[in-house]
Amino acid sequence: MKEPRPSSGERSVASGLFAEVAVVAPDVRGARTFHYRVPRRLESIIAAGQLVFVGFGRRQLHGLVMKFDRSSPVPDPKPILDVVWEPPLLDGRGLEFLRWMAARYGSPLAACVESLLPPNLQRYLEHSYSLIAAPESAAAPLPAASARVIQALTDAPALSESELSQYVGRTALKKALPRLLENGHVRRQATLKLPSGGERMARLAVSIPEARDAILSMGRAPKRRAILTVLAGTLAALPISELLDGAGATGSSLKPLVDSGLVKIERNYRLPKPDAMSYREIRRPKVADESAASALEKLIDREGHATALVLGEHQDRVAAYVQAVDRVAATGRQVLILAPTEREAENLYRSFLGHVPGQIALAAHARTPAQRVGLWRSLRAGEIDVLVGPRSAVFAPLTRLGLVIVDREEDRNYKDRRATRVQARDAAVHLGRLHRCPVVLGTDTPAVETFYGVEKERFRFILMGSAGLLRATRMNVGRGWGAQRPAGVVDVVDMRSAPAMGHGGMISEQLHIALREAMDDGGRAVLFVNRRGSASLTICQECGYVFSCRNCSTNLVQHRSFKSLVCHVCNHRETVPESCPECGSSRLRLWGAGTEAVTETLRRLFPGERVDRVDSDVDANIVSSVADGFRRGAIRFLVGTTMLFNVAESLKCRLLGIVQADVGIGVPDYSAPERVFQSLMRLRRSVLGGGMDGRMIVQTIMPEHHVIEATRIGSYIRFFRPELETRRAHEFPPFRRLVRFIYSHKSSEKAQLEAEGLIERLRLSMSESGVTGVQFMGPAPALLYRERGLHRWHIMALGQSEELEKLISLPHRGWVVDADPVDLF
DNA sequence: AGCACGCCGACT
DNA sequence: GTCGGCGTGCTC
Repeated sequence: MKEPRPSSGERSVASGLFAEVAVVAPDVRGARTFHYRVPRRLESIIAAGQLVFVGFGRRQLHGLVMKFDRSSPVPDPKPILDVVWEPPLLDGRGLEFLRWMAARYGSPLAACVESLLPPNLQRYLEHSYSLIAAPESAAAPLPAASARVIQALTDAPALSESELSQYVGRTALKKALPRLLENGHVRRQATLKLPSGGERMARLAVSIPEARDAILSMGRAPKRRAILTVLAGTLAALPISELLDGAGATGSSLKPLVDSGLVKIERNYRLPKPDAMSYREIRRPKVADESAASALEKLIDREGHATALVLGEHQDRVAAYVQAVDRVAATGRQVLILAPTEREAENLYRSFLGHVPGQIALAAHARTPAQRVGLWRSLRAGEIDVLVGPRSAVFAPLTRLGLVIVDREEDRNYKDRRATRVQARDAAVHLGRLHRCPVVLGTDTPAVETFYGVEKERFRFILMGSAGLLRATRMNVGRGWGAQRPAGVVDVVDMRSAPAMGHGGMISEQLHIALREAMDDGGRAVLFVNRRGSASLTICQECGYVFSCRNCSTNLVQHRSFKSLVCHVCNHRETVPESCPECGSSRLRLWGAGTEAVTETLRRLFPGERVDRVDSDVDANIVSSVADGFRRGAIRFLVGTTMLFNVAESLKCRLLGIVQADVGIGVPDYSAPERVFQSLMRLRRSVLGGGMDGRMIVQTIMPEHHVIEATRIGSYIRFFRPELETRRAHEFPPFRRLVRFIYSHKSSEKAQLEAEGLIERLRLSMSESGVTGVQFMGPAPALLYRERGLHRWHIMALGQSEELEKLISLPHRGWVVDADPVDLF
């Protein structure tokens, strides 16, 4: 039996070395680390950033060494069992980034560690067992299974669990092993078998002069000599097939060189060869704006960190990126480029191919688990100069970062809503700070918090296209960004008074006339509807019964295409009712037009014309063929949700109709207006492009709203000013940070109780630490107060970052902490 | 996660 | 009484 550990007592003065470890235990909330004793035998090899194996409760888990300590905050910490992998998986900056992430987002340290380490690390950890000391024969006789395990381990240095189960049955082994481990007869070790994800490469194992000497003293071995000569001509590793081809040799000549230690073989991940035709034809984008380009150059050339907002149209930004990446990569430093989606990352990657020096990797090219590990290792080894990817690429192990670019920085996809809850754009800015390198935030419609950063002179500002415009628009309401390329005329239709056509009055007369004109001209039109389905509300006209989801606090949406009522949260489906389940009346009224309803209406208004729709109900293959049909002109009218952005390159035409521009403006979420403004601006650019003759018709019931007005005159500033003032009045972000605490439970009483308990503890913690600036909202049922059968309560805290970070670690199991949330549902 | 402990209702 | 489900807290 093990001796019970002292449960209390004064702080241990035990001398020696201790390590602070980030244990990968998914259940440990917040940025908690644990201290372990470094056993003497590991003292010489252990280092920060290494993967180690430790006991944790009854479990044995891996963890990352954060730092070392001469004393321990706990009296008698357990020892580190093993160093699993000697080369540190993270460098000092990586560890610092890890701490920052966990503190800022309150995410479990384990989730953060996992996002920074090679993907699926668990899969490659293998446990093996070895004998420490055979039990003395005098001791009590061992059970048969244990005896056989010991016998097996006496013959072999170490065996895995599956190997041991060949000696002893699986169930007997499961019983015997814990006892043997506890008795100290057997030791468990963790080994990491990371796949290389690559091919066999050969590299010189000696210096070039040594290789030359070897060549001279080699005698009659022309093939071997040729191989060495080729390798001595490069310091890089060469794929073996390529090397042997080049030297005109075979594997049998390589082997003696390896055996004598002149050449070493390694498996390296190699970037997939880009398809030659795909980029040769692409001309290097031309930089349109010399003054913006030189501002960017100045940013890059200066030493140290600075963040710049680069405001310009997509193609101008890309041209500037190419120039910037070229400049940085030429100095041997690495560039990280983030895009909101994989699709956009790939497009950027294609624009860089052939135009910048060095190795360019697209994260999405590493698909299989082995390839992903291979890419990670290759990045860690510093073999890749430019990495392009979606938000997860911000976790890439880059060591000599010289520039970070975040394209379309305003996009909400940068926020991870599931695992780490990190805002990758903000993390990228911090990464630039850690690496003392510049960060470029590129956009044509900045996020409010980013443009506020410019106003507060936290960020530099590089306006592309027109330097004069900057001065004009910073102080006054101007025509705004992109005014040098006004994307057509915008007409606002007040749906409260405008004559309307079509079923349910969803198409105003003005839009109808515009559609007819477009049709008569042989043209096409895109119609944006921010809702799927045919009717978002089904209500009984007799008793007022509303068809709602039984699992969620949502109204069921009619989808004629599925002949169902559908819940857009949990996907629960019911057949379309013929009568009210309450009063039996068959007078059911449908409200709120979605994409299906608009499509049907257009078909009725324009019989014989092809009208199609793209939304998430439409199969991906059909979406792309519909997009193609629209581009070719085979389809006349295209109706869609934000899914339209997935086929943005096919949307160009001269008429864009927004069926209900204000859907979403009204919800009690401070960021809703910004979301609407961004999609309206993006649609306008995608559909009307830079054409002067395009027309956008915005149907709305709140034409005086600043989002609509700013859209009408095409001015970012006209949106930004009132938006910022509204937020200032409530001290919403960007004036303070917002952290949301969410609790879900099947019992509404329990959820409420838990929420009331948490607010008490939050308040208590605040008064204990003397924090006064944090303001709470709630506890209250969340906007979506029921989801998949669970009742949801939430608390919101507004305050300064340091104050909030103290609160973030308080919630218990069951709570979700969302710092800088992207929506408030 | 995985385990222990304690509270409560249901059963011997 | 005592068995066991479930909710809760802990792991250096």
